[in-house]
Order: sequence, then structure tokens, then C-alpha cells
Amino acid sequence: MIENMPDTSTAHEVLAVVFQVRQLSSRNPQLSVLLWERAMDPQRGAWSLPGGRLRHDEDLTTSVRRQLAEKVDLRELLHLEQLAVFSDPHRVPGPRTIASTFLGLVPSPATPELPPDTRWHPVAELPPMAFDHGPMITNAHARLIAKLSYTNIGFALAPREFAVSTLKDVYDAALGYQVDATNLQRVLARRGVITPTGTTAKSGRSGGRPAALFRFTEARYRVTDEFAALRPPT
Amino acid sequence: MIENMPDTSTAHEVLAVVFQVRQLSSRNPQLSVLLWERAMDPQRGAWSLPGGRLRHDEDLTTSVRRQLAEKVDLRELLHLEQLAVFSDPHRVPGPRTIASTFLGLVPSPATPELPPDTRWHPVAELPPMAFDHGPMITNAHARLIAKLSYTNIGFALAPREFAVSTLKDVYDAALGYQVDATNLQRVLARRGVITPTGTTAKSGRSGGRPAALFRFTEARYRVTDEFAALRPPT
DNA sequence: ACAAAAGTGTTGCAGGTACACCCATGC
DNA sequence: GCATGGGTGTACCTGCAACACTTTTGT
Repeated sequence: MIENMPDTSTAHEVLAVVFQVRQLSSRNPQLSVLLWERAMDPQRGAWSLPGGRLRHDEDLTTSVRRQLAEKVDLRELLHLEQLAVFSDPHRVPGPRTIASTFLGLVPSPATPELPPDTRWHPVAELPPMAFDHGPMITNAHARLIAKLSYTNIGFALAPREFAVSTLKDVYDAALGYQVDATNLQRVLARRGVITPTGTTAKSGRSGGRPAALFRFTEARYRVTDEFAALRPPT
Repeated sequence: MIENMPDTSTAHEVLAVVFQVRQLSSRNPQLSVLLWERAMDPQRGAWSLPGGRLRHDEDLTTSVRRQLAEKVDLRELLHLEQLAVFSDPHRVPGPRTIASTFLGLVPSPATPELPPDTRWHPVAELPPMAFDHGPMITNAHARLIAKLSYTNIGFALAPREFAVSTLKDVYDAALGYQVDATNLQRVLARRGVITPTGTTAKSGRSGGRPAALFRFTEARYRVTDEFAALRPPT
């Protein structure tokens, strides 16, 4: 039995995939992820997810929030949820480190101050990624896409008040394909996910009917469309 | 800065919520979970999920498989997936231990040999549970219910060949409510999840038309019904 | 008036539920 | 024959997609 052999230390880190839909220079808004550039080896110059060592007196969620607040001064997270654990013994050089990943969402107009080595990158054009951070982003993106269709998670990406066309831009960017604004409105309204505020926006530079403004009914994550099939009897 | 203070050791354990639909004494089949009774303090007499310490040279999935095989002699797992991590610093007494939980599924007729301290318990009537293992089961059950409706995950609970009425019993037990056998057949057939074998079962003791036999088309986990709404354009 | 943007109405389809009805077997 | 369990057909309902059409604004 070698069960009781001394545990060569196993560290535990948390890593956050933080998304925001961001407008870059004139192009369409892009789903972007927060990354920082490594200044030292290993993998100097590659880009990393924010995060770090778990302290012995905090749980994972507390740790993510702390690290994002400390290192990136990011506090407007409207959604944070656990994703997969990456546990390959050789996923990083040096002492063994298990990584718990998180999905974080920041609403659209907020633009927190960032340290100089930190930047938002469109997920469609990622820079060279450190270690296994690339697959982590892929995983988080897939989860986001899935949840946009059966939960109200959009509230964490959209502005507090918005025209339907603005919301469409957010969904387009996050999903990676175009949704029909008409149907988006109806689907979300039918489910009670969005509510009209009663007010309207001013019409744009080139005319057009002024848009009614909406907001998400609830500012908390909720599953709105639980069963695709095999529903419980009514 | 106390960042570099020596890391008071943090252990990492894996815990498996293993489900099987089991027929107990004459009642309807019940969704059951595999538990072992603690013979020593802490929490002596309470029931625990199978699992244990992660070794420094294995990843989480390998660890779960090893521990289930070693301690419980359980090798017929047809499905195994990662669930949530439980990381409260005080979730167990003694040195801090982070728990990664897994969902495991065993098909219906298989009845592996079990050590004497280990037993299947219906999830509807759980015994006193150790630590935070109760919520872990709740979490796993919720995940199972959700995935039964939009994936082919039933293959990991059902017999290799079965009549639709048998499959209905499995789904009833796992979901916790009655599904209509007619519609279950149609939903799964339309999606190509089940295929008729061509053979039929013998009719029961009290007569009745003999049932056609089916099997799951694929013996691998697959999402069959990804989007509830906001589908990508065809 | 005309273009642009927003909003409404309508049609069609896909998938699911409920339930009545028909079929094959044991007794 | 009849009871029992299995299978099929059908009618209905809900929710979503697609797209034409109407409304309201700026110029």
C-alpha cells in the first residue's frame, strides 16, 4: 500500500472565462474574452485567463470574485457559474495544479478599467493561448450558447435598458449567427423574460421609427424553458 | 503580502453519484444510488458517496474509475460525467478537502458484487447522509432528469434490449413522474435514439400481445435536441 | 415624398400530448 | 369468448421561423 505516501503538493487554481459583447472600431459588436499577456516564462508572450491560486480559507466562487476584483478591478460581473475542472497532471509545468474554470458575464456598456497587460480579445480571433486555456474558452462559449436559448442569461450581457435591435446585436455576437429581431422579441416576451419599460429611444441619425425600450424582467439567472421533451404532466 | 505563505495542505477528493434503476421487492422500480456506511468517525453510521483521494499522477476521471473499480468492484459504468465542485473550506472536518463530484450510470439488469458495507438506496428514501453528500445527490439527480429529455443518456440506464414498457419504467423511475409509453416510443424513435431489433418478447403470464424489442441506436452519449429556441438558420 | 428603422400580422411547420381505437396473445 | 397488455392513427395544441406588410420617424 502506498496510499499514505506523502502527498506531493497539489495546487488548485481558479480561472475565469469572462465574456462581454464589445463594439470595436466600426465593425459589428464582437463577443470578447478578457485575457492578460504573460510577461515571464513559462509561455512568455502567450495570453492567459485571469485567475490564480485558491486560498485555503475561501471557496471557489469567493476566490474568482476576489481575483477578478484584485487583479483586474472587475466588479460588474452579473453572472458567474462553475464550469469544468481541468485535471491533467501535466497540464502546466511545475507542481501539479488543478484548474476549476468559471464563466463570467459583464453587461455590454460597462467598461471597467484594466491594467496595462490586460485586454479584451474577440473570441473569433484569439491570440496564442497559454497552456490549456484555449479549450477552456471553447467550453465556456459552448455553454453560453446553449444557455442563451433556454435561460434568461442574456440579462448579464445586455444593457439594463435596450431596444430590441440592440439586443439582437448582443445575441448575434454571443451566438455567432444572426437571429431574427422579430422572433427574438416574441420568444423572450412570451416567456416573460423581457418587459417593455414604456419609454422609447430617440430615432437614429438617419430617421426611422423610434424603438420601444425593454429590460430583462429578472436580474437573476433563471431557467425559462426547462424541458425540450418528456414534460411532466400538466 | 502573504501570497507566498506555505500552502497548508489542501486535499482533493472525487465522489461519484452512481445511479441505477432497481427493482425492489414487488414495488415499482426505483432510481437508486450507491452508498457505503461509515464504520468510523467522523460521522460514523452515516452514509457516504463512494470515492476518495485523488492521486498525484491521475486526472479526475481516471481517479473515479479506479476508485469505483477498487473499492466497489463496479465496472459496468456506461456513463460518467463531471458535475459540480464542492469547495467550502469547512465542508468536512480535518484538513481542507475539495470534492469534485461525478454522475455515473449503471444499466438496469447488471448487479455488480458489492462489499458488505455498501448498498443501493432509493433516492426517494435516503438514509442519513454524511457531510454534504445529500446535496450532491440532489444535484446529480437534477442533471440526470434534464439530460433524459434532450440527450440519449437513457442508454446507460436501460437494458441492452427492452420492450417500450420496460423503458417506460426506467424513465418513470429516473424522472420521478409517469411518462406515456406511446409518446416515449415516438419521441425517441423520431430522433433515431432507439431502433427496433425486429425480435419480440414473449408475452407475460397474464396474456397480452408480445412486445417488440428495441435497443438504443448508439451506445455513446449524444445530444439529440440541442436548441429549444433561437436555432441557427437552416 | 422618400428612405430608414421598428413593429405587427399571417402562414406554415415541427414536435409533443392525449386519447381513442385496433392487434395479438393467454386463459 | 374475454381480459390483458402492446401498437397505431389521429386530432389538437404550442412554440418557433420566415416573411410580407404597416407604422413612425428624419431629411
